[in-house]
Amino acid sequence: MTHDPPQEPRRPLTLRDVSEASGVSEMTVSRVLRNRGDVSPATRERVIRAAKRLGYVPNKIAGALASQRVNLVAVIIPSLANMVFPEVLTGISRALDDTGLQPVVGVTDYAPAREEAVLYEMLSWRPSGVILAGLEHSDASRAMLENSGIPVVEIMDVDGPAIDSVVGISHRRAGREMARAIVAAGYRRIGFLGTKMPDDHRARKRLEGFRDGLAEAGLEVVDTEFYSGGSALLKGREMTEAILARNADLDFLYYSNDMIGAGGLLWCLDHGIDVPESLGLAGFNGVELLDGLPRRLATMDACRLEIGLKAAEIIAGKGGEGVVGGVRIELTPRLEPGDTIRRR
Amino acid sequence: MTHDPPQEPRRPLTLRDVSEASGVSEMTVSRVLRNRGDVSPATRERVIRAAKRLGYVPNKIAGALASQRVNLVAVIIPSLANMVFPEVLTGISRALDDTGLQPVVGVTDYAPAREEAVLYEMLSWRPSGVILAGLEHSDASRAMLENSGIPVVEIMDVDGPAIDSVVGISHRRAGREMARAIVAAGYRRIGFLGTKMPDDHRARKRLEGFRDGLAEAGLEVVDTEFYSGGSALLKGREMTEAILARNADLDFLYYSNDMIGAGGLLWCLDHGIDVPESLGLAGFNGVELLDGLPRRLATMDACRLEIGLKAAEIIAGKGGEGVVGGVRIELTPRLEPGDTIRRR
DNA sequence: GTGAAAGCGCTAACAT
DNA sequence: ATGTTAGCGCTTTCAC
Repeated sequence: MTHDPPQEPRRPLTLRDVSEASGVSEMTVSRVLRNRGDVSPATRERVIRAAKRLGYVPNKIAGALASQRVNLVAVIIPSLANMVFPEVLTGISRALDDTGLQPVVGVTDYAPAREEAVLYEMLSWRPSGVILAGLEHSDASRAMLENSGIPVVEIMDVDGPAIDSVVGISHRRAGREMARAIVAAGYRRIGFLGTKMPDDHRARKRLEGFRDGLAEAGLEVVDTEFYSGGSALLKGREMTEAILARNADLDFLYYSNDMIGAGGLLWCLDHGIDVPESLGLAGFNGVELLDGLPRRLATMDACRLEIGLKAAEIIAGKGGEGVVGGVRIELTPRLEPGDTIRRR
Repeated sequence: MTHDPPQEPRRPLTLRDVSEASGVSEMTVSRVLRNRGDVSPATRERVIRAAKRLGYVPNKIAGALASQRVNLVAVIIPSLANMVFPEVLTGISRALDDTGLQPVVGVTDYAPAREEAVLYEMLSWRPSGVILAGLEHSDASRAMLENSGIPVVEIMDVDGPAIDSVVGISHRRAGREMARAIVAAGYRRIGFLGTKMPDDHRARKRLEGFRDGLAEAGLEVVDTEFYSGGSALLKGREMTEAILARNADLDFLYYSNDMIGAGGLLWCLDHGIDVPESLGLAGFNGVELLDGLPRRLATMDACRLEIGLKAAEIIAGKGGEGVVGGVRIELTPRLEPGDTIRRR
């Protein structure tokens, strides 16, 4: 299209280039490009034209160093492989959309050591805020966060002490309420199926709460089955088959996530098991996927989108005020009984 | 625990603080913290101790400005909501793991304007490389990338001209080969079900290739059905019902992704349709989820993990050399016939 | 409304 | 093996 003289500029453009091209001081160019301060419309026009023509992209590194302001929000999550964290991210992005803040994502794979490394890396960019999953962190991570002077929002879980702000649900309570609902529906011989992840503290807390809830009725978890890796749907099938092979008289299976629950449901339907009469099922998370299954799996919504929204709003709200004081937001998950718990 | 004197340091620590605390010059502290140059073990020890005690976290903004080096790789993708991009990210992370480079993710929601904004934002941080999905970009985006002097890898798709390097598959070819396989299996009245996204160029190219493949046998797509938003599994059911209501004599349904294909499969099984004898089905992507379905949906693996790996390796390989010259890698998707295409 | 000077916190390059 | 100097590209502050 355009036939500019063959440039060989592998040197990125600077404010100075735009300044020279427009015949205006660097300072004024800077003002125009940031919409800061008064600049005459004429000058503004010339500057913008020059910048656009050259294809100037400002250097935020220099800008951040000079202004001591960084429009980045660090988001640290355990995984992208399941549906839960992407949805939290969606909430965060949405809330940040018109604030001038940008989320930057780091993934820890549920490894505390990775969390520490990712956190260190991110803090070294001096973000405007940190959003990270869970309340359990290494001492070093905690120290870094406390010393950083940056607003911190811990998300997903509220069962424990927070560093600064926190937005989430009580997984203990979620487990307890599911147990009560199951008991109330008349089920008595109950199995639990989950992941083999010592560092998934939220799953652990749900199981603890679940056990407490059963204990209120003098019941216990009859059998458990754990997995790691692989297709969750397939694992759900396999585990269901395995636990029922050991205990044919189980009348309820509580899964630690919807994906394995869905696998279990499909397996039961394949094998002509009468769900929910002879066997009840429930999962956790409220994933969209469940809408397409032959029957609606009972579940509990984890409020993922809203957690992301609220967390980002907290960060966006603290416009540079630093750590003012922790906000604490506990959301309440809804029990969605679906078609896999008996109605009495 | 520890009872340090009540600090009020909302000022982040600098190299200078560590320098004073350890009685060593800033320069030497810097060398220790970066493992650069020769430092005596004794000094090193003192510096590390001081840095750790103070809880010093280096300021990468200043470091990047001074060194003109940024260990960030910009990754720009359309969405996190389906399984495909998270898996690409996994590949990228894995390949970058020991290179000292960090991926930074931006999401465009399939909107060219968003892509432009995200790209501008990311380029302003002067990353070491850019990985972005697709070959279709606005003129402005293209200009920014070309002027940046930064290595660029376009991923997922190879059907078209690339800016610099490219790693992906030919979606046209994927569509064509699926068409040939379907025709070879004896199906003749074929429907297509997909997303209503004008900016999903890869889905469009698959459909074009598919039509070409059918045309080779003198066939055409009999009917189409498109959706947007909502639970893909559920949409797959609904669309399948709708298209079959219009054309009861269809003998094959090609879905533009596995999720709606899985929904279609479940619907067919629910309604006692003889798959694959009276109706064949196929999807696209090769998602793990399919492993847990009652029957294996035919699909084509999109090589997502490998695309991520290769793309990241290209960036990591160009250690500061800048844009040397485009590498082009075309991966070959495997057809996985599963149980939903007739065997002859 | 515009410009000049100083400096953000670090590292490259050059001493020593 | 360690220190000194200059400056990365921008913004803050103050002057005009």
